[in-house]
Amino acid sequence: MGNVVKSTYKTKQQELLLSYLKKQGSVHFTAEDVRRHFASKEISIGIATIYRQLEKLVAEGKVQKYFIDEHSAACFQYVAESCPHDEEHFHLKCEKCGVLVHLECDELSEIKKHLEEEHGFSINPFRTVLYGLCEKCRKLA
Amino acid sequence: MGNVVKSTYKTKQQELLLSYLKKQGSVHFTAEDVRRHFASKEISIGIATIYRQLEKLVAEGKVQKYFIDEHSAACFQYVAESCPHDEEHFHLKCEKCGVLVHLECDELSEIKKHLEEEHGFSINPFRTVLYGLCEKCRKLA
DNA sequence: TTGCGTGCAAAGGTTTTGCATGGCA
DNA sequence: TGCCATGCAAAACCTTTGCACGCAA
Repeated sequence: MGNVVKSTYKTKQQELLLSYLKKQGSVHFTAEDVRRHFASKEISIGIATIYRQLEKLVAEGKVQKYFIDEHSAACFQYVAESCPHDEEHFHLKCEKCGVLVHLECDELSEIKKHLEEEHGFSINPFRTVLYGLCEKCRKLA
Repeated sequence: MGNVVKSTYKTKQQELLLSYLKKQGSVHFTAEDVRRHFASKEISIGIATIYRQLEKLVAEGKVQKYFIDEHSAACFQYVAESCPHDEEHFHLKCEKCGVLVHLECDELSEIKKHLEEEHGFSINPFRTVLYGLCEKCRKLA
């Protein structure tokens, strides 16, 4: 448990990546988003490196990984060292237009609590996605 | 809204597939499992057909689809008969033991209403699966 | 000098799609 | 006959892996 001696060398890519992640705050991003960000600044970081670094950070608990579905890339989010679960939220995905809504709402936290206390079920918000229709698509229908 | 006229023709493949699904009961399976099952009986059904049929059944709410992780195929489970169709309910899937819970609960209906009224999002309970830990697995942990 | 981290390209696996053919009504 | 469903193969997609090279310590 207490032996997290993995990253022995510091590299420029690690540093660049980490500072980018921190700047994102609670915003999600995919591995490809990261690559594009640096590419637009004429900095090239291989996608394999990005995946490898993100995987490491996920293992260390510094980054959260969200599983959306088979058709979209995994999303990542940097979590502050101080309170990792501060930014807990749920995902809503529109079945029609595919938009991913990122919802922080006290009522949903209530539901989470309700399911735990009354039904004994503890929801994992990192994997759970609520499917339905977003506001725009509902109006169009 | 009321025009769900999709599957106009009945085919042998549809019939074979559906009878297989029903026999699985609460066991879940992948598209590839289905293909192999028929292949072992010298019946060949194209994998594309299996995906297309499953997708249709998911849309109709007769089959639930689970997303385990990025590296494994999606799992499906026939639920039409075990689902209380008269009552709106949600599905909870235990990430550890895999049990599927059908949950009818007034508070969840409240949530549905809340999301509709406050956030403009209308959840589709057929499609949505809440992932987490069931009561038994929580106690073991 | 040692050996980890990187980058490239290729591989891996699942799911979708284009198009011609077959089969239901 | 008209049109949907099927099957095949190819494509699309995200992610991982093998290997040679560069760079940190």
